[in-house]
Amino acid sequence: MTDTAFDLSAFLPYRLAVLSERVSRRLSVEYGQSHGLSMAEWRVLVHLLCCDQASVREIHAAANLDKPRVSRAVARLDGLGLLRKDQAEEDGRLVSISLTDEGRKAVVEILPFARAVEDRLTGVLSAQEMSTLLDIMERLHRVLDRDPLARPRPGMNRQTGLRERGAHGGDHGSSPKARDR
Amino acid sequence: MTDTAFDLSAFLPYRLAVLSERVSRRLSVEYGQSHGLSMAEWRVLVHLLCCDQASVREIHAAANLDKPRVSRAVARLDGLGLLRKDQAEEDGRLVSISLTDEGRKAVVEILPFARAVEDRLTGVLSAQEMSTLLDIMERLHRVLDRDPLARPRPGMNRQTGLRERGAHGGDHGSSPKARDR
DNA sequence: GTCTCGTCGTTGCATATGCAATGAACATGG
DNA sequence: CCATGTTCATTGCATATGCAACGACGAGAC
Repeated sequence: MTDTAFDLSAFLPYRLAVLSERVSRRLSVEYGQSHGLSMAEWRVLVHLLCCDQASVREIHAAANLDKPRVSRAVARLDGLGLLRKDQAEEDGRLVSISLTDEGRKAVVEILPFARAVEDRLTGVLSAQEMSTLLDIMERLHRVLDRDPLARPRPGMNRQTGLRERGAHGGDHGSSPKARDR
Repeated sequence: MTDTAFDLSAFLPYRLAVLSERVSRRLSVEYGQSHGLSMAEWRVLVHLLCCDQASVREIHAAANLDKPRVSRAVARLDGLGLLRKDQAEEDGRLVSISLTDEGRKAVVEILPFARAVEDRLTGVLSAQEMSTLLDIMERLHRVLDRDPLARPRPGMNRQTGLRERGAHGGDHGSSPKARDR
């Protein structure tokens, strides 16, 4: 029982946190110093570059940001004129968010610098190492996917959740009341 | 060229951030729900378990927390009776921080659960994969070490300092103008 | 001794964050 | 039609965070 022997600097969660924070902070120099954006705002802009139009909910699910953060980031970017908030026609609750030309210009302006940061990182890895890294990260995610105390993973985690209209409940395992959070 | 094609979910800094955040959050269940500790407080306690006695500055450098965070975490843990703050004899500025028996008990109590989280993660990796992962992370850190816009890395970043740091105040001969931050 | 400079820990303060609660807009069931 | 439940986005609020001072202490020059 040598429980007293514990090296924080060798603890995997800690190592991940340190590396990730250092990378994120370095990256934030690119979108922060030049354009005064926060990480949430940066992620919102980048996501909109692909999904030309999105709701708060979609950005929340895709960019690993909780809804209030997305909402506030969108509000600020709207104030800066970098995006536009329209009401969706088919559903009055949804907000259709899309980049303005100015917003697109800003992202495209920052993107090369962001890529440069990533390229310097991936530059020291061989293609096989990169692939190994991604595989390892994917498997670590899967461990958390199985853990009921872990948060769901953002991104493409629509396992069965797209209930088309009229689909009767074959959704056995899923929670009967999926509370809004 | 095709700058408009950019997938956030494939961006390495983002992937690192997502994984790290998910792991950290899962881990925080262990020290948060059972003992009401924050991540900073958890790290302080864990660090003190090894370095039986430490100053705010040392914890700051070793646990990737800025000084105010360490200071506040220590203040709260002191209030909870989990650690003790004594004034160092040889230097009136330093605070000698050490665990109380109760504090040690708390860490030792949590530690197995923290290890279990880590073990489930490392359990899906072979020894060679684990070694590759650590090697890759080390190399990514080295990229940032060379980057003047990146923050210094916490931990053992005494690049030339072969000086044994047995003396607490004793960094006399090192950098002539190392501003306090 | 005094004066200056550097370090240590703390605090102020503006902002960010996370979670719960709110209000509006559908959907369904009578 | 109204009643109930659900989802979407926003807001309130308590707390956390980050950075820049600040005061206290110590080392060295003179």
